[in-house]
Amino acid sequence: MKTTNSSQFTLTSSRIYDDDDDFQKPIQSLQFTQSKPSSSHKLKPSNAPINRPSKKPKKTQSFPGKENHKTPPDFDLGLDSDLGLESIEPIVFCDKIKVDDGVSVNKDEKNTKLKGGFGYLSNSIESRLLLRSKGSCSLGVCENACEKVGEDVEERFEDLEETGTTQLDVLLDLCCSSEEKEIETGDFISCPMCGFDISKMSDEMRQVHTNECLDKEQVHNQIDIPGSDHVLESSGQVLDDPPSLDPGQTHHISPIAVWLQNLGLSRYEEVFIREEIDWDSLKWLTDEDLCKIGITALGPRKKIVHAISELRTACHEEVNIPENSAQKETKTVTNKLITDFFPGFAGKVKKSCATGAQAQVGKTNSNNGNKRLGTKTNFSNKKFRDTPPWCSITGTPFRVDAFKYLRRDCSHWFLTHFHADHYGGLTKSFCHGKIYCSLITAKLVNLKIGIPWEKIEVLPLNQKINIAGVDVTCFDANHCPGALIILFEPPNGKAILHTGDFRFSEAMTKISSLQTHVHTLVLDTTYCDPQYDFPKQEAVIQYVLEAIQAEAFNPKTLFLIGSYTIGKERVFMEVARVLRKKIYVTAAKMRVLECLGMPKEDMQWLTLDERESHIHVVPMWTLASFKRLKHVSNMYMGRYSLIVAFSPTGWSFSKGKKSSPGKRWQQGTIIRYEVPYSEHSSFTELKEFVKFTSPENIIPSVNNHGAESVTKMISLLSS
DNA sequence: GCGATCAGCT
DNA sequence: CACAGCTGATCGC
Repeated sequence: MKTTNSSQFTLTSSRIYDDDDDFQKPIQSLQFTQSKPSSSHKLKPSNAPINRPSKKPKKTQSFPGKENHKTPPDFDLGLDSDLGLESIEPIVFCDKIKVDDGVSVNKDEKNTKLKGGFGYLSNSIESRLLLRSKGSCSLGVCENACEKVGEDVEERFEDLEETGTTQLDVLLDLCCSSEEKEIETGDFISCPMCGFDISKMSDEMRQVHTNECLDKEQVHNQIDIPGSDHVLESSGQVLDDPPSLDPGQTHHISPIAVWLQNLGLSRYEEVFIREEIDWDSLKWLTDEDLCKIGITALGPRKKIVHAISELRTACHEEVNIPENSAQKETKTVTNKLITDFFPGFAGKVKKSCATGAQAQVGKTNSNNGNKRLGTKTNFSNKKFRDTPPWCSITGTPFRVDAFKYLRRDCSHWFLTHFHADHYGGLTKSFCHGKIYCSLITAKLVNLKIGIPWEKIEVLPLNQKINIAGVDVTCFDANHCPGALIILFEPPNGKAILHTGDFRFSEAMTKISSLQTHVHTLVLDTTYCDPQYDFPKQEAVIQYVLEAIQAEAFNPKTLFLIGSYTIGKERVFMEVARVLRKKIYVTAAKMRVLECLGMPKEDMQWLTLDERESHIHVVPMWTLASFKRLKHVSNMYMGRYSLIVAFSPTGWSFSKGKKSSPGKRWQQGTIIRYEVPYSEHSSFTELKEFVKFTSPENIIPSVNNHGAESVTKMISLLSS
């Protein structure tokens, strides 16, 4: 039996709308603190409950990103340092070879700081590729770079058994030799794949660049050599992400091979290669699987099963171990690669597409889809679903609203706003680096999900900052409170504007930084169809005001206004201000509203005592059916004789209804207005915005189901 | 028992 | 349709 409604309401009048969870969702008001660009972005809100470590000096206007390795131990790496695990120091040796001081720098300083230093990259395979290329072909393309490194590593490992040298020694040796090379070579650093001069890039950007080259290389390989074993043979290939392995361990050598070697079972390496068992699938192997693949002898089977079990435990614990950034970097590099080589399946998700997710403006060619199309996958686990193109920022190590696709190959996670379809996948156990968002979103993420402040970086508005070598500027998205539009300007010059969810406003046309050349626009295409052409918010609010006044002749009328966790606050706040009436909200909703930084003058209109007000804010779903409204009506029997509900939604408006600012439904003593109050851009506004930004490419972030849908949307937008 | 995730629903 | 959730079931730990 479904008890949906009956359980939601209690007889206690103050809890009519179930304070429990829906109303926990906070409201925001007309004036959001975030719209005030201020230096406070780096400060913890005064009511923040945690001992947040102090931030970097404001002066740098940058966030440390991966360069965190420079940070004092008590400063950053909010990775559960309270567990007292710092002393583990698993990769101390990496520090020895640091040259870069790791401080995030301004553009001007960057060149100087990066000269001659690979910093955390010293320990990554990429860095070694880079170093090799510096040494052997610093002036151009070094096609054999990867191969050479691979051979080198293999040789060293081959020597292991004879000399008694440990793998760690070999790796240390590699790192040290890297350091020497680094010092003795000049300032010029080239990409080992394409030979491009990457001297002026930050470490992270070098990594991004090299990875992208490797991407291309890999795609090439896959096309040219169908059926070949990319897992183990492609140049520059890495196997997987063995989280607990020695961070210095090169992934050129299969981590599984090393693992088997440690177990004294190297003879089975071939079997693992043949069966394409990588680091992740390894963890899922069962005793039965081992039999199936031909490892039938009891002894080795038991050994392997036991070791896998330990591995699982180790991986589980690993998330709590504070990593030094060099280690992170190594992982980043290797994971990035594995991500691309094993892209995972594009599961059937709400906003997903496997191909054709991006389109060049003005072209109808749909053959510009996901380059990973056709690559085989080793993952069936949802954790490895491919990150959709609208969640990745090309040319940067960033992800946007991509918590459903958490991977260790990234440590910069942007959150445009606090709506479930954008923060989905984010839980309080998040341990994948930093979350970048507005102050309001940060407060909500902390309040509602329990993410500690240490893992959050608050982004300022209308102020260019530098994160991991990429210029980042945020603007108010005119969506829900705290929602951001983010402009990424990577060193490659290809600016990416990510709208998150937004409603185009005139104010945006006056932002000079938005008038920059936009290479790629990741666009909120929620209403990318001419049928959605709803009125301005002000007009709808006016309509609501008039409707309330019209229905208010009856003093026994209860007004209900729908709201999300956050969003649609303007409607009820404006009603309160204009009608000078108090509005009732639940305690949970109030807590959320308190995160929005509304001025006192606005907050005074809110009350926690429902007896003080006949205008109540309720969750949208409460208004979704007359059945639910009827329930509310019954609760207030005797006190109110009429219920008038307002459901602000963009969907209430579609073709043919353009002239009507709202739809009125009535059942007995319950009236429901569906008003086209949208916090997304209308189709007209979308077109205007596209015209305004004139991007070269557009990636629709909503209703993007592949090439066909993209082509349709783009052609609508350019019609 | 708890947290995370998913399908179904509005 | 599904704005942006909510609910209950299931799974893994």
